[in-house]
Amino acid sequence: MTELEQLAELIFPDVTETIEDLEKRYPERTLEEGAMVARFAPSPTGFLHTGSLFATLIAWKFPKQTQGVFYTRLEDTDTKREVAGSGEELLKQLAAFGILPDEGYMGTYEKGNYGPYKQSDREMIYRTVIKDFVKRGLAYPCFCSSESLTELRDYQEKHKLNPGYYGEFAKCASLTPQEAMAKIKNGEPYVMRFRSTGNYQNRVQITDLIRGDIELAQNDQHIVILKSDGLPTYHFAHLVDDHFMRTTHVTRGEEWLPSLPIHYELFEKAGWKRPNYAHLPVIMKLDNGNRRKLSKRKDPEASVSYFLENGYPVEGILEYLITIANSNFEEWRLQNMNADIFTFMLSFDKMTLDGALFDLAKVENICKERLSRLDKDTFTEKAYAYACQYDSKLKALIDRDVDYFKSIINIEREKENPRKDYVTYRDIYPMIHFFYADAYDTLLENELPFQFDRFTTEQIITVLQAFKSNMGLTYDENGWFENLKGIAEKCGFCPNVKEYKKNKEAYLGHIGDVSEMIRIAISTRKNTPNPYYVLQILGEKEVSRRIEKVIEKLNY
RNA sequence: GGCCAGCUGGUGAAGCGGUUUAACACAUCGCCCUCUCAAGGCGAGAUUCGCGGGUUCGAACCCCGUGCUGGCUACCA
Repeated sequence: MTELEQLAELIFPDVTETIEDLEKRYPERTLEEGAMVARFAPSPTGFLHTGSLFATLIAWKFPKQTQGVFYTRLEDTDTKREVAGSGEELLKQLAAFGILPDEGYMGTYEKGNYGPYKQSDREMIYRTVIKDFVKRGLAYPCFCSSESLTELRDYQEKHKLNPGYYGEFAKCASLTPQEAMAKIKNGEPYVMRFRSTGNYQNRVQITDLIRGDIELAQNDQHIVILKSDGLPTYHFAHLVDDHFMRTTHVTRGEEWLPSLPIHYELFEKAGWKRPNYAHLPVIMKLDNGNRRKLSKRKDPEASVSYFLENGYPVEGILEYLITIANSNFEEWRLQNMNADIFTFMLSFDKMTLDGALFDLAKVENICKERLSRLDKDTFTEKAYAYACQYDSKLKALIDRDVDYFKSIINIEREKENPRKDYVTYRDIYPMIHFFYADAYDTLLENELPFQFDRFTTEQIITVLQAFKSNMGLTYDENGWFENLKGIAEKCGFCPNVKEYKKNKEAYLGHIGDVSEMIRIAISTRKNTPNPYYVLQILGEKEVSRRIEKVIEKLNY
């Protein structure tokens, strides 16, 4: 046994498997040419961030459109920042957006042949690789205390040297295996470091799928790969996991770009094929004239749950995020108004380079557009799902009579240019509750917004009575309106607004005023969809009842 | 401090040396349509592409400086 092998045995006596065993257990995937394998690898440090949703959407879309594999992996190596239960919550929220992993960590269970998918369960795999690294002289134990490391940093800063553990400053790198073993036997605490042979003066060409070729300084840092708690650092876990899970495309935030030379060296020394990298821009927010990351603490829209709770349609959020990723999506959408969002092909070279400012107004516009294009059944289904979780009043309305609800929300829907009045599912209840008799009766307790400054109570009652005795509900929309004009004229109102304006003295008011009186009487509101549709839904009996109640209220 | 990335109207952006008088979408404003509203239609706003030089007959696009913004520089990811 060589000295390095003895050292490896001393540190990892429990490791019996070899890299070859791992290679066999996690074989290359058999996929179609061009199929991508990508992953969502969150840390369970809180709930889903809008920026993470953006990154996930991209990591999910590419495998999806190439018949590849999208998997999830829980990066729970930072035990200090871990929030209990958040991993599960993350997966639930993703599912709410229709993003379902093909394999991996599923929240409560795991699925797939490349697991475990929780880093804390992969300890033996990391140890197996590091044991091999030690034998090959690629990794070594470092006994430097955090105090001596701080001292080193201070020294380097004082002398304007690059900070870090490298070159001549990597003291433990020059320890002989014998010396190292002696220290270990002596019970000295240590971490495992990677032995870099890079030189900071050298440049390395790296390739990013979004940014193209970039030249960076070669890595020379002997980074920690195994922390004193026995868990790997991100860099090492990335190497091992993405290799043995056979990831083809690593998509991650652009904050990882500077550490790419580390990953290049890691893959090179391990002798493994490197994945492709795409570093995604971060979604920003304008704050006092400065751009900054969307912050969970300051911006409610930074939490995905905000959109869910407020009833934003998930397809609207997704669509907005795709617009940020590939702005040519908008053009595509204009050509394909009703097409499924997932038939759009996302591409890396169309990807934006700088972090977009999150634009709620645009999100809302897209949501409104999307909601208007759902057919009444789908709309109802989704509204109901939302209502069950977040809006009990809305749920009660739907439960009472689904078909009645559908007829209401179907006003001017399912047509070429549909009515667009809901931005979120939350908007539904306040807009439609007047359709329900009991809600109407409650609303009637408030002051009605009639124009009492222009019309007397008697005039209003006259109009309402005339309408009540001749509603014209059997006509079509135009016929109904013509009929209403006739009623208006009989009551002394001009059937034509323009004419009225020319000759105001001759009339009490115009057709719009009459229409408004009826609208208010049947809905208590000044703004509603065309009264014709409202009347059709309410039916003659209910309309009569409402008008009687209004007249009674006016007389009181 | 060092290294990296980015910088085109209020926002997302198109553009990749010459019909660009700088597309398109959102937002804003104006007008039109209209019985209210949601829409819809039409139109306006960047004297100009962070700034300064240069190359060129010609530059948002190429080169050089410079500024600003963001990121990285951990036994965090």
